[in-house]
Amino acid sequence: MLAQQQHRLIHDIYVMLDDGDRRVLETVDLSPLEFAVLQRLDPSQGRRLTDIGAELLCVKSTITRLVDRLEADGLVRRMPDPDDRRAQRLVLTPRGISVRDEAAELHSAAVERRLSLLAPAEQQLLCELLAKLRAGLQRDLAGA
Amino acid sequence: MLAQQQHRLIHDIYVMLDDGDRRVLETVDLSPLEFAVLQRLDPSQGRRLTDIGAELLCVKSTITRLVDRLEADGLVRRMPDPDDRRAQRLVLTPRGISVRDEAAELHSAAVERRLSLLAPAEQQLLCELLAKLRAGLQRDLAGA
DNA sequence: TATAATCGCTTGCAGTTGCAACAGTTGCGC
DNA sequence: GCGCAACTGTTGCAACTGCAAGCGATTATA
Repeated sequence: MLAQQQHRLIHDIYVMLDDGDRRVLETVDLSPLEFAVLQRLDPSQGRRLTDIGAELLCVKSTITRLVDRLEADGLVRRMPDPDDRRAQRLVLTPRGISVRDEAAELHSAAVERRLSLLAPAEQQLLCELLAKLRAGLQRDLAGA
Repeated sequence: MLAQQQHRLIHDIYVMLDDGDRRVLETVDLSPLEFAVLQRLDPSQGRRLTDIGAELLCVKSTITRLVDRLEADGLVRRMPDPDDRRAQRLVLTPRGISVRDEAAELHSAAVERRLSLLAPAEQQLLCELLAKLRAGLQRDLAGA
């Protein structure tokens, strides 16, 4: 019963947050998923497409085409993986870094505004509980 | 800073929950959004399509076509609204009720299993904090 | 009362995503 | 070394979604 309530709350909250994110990010021509990918990239050594897909729980073909778009916009570049000729390493271009930073700043400000409804102590507590929950879900997912 | 952390946690948790929901619900041929619609329907008096869309933050055309599918499957029926000839009231068919109940049971069990990672007292606390957050976001959304 | 603005829903179109099938690469057991 | 399973990324296809335009019904305004 309590679990159902938690699920519903998280669902409702996510829907509203995602809707807000979408509005903010479209000012820099990014979808929430594209932003999530950019945020997970490391400008120095890059990441493999499959790893990104696994982290965001979407199939490889989705990443392939999302990266196609980002690459066409000049935000990322596919580099051959030195250790595995099957793989590609995805790195941020200078332009990618600046767009990501700009998006992150806008996004941060919007998130800050919407999520500062709770008192700092409550926020701290909420973070701890959510972190515990996330860790449990990740273990559960790894086990299945 | 804390707000960013909250956002990330909610995002990650939602992605995992949604992925799990998708797997469970596809055994009864429903998408998470279709299930959300069914759960928000009242078998007695029905609801208008626009209201459902507003609650789920998706555009009306999405609801139109989602309802087309549900109606083709015999789960819901469009009824003329007695008070407004523009509107349609959506009601569950008997088959719709049984499918919704079956889905709800499967979904409940899966949610229960995944969300029982925290101690009951922690769950209670989490629910209170999330409820407060949701209420704040809803106010924020209504104001904008 | 007549006209305009709004509302509820649907349709055409374009963009995004998942699934299944595929080519090339790697690693393992033999 | 050889063959086979597993893995990385791509493509065709179908399904789902949002946006803009449109139609009939309703409400507001003059």
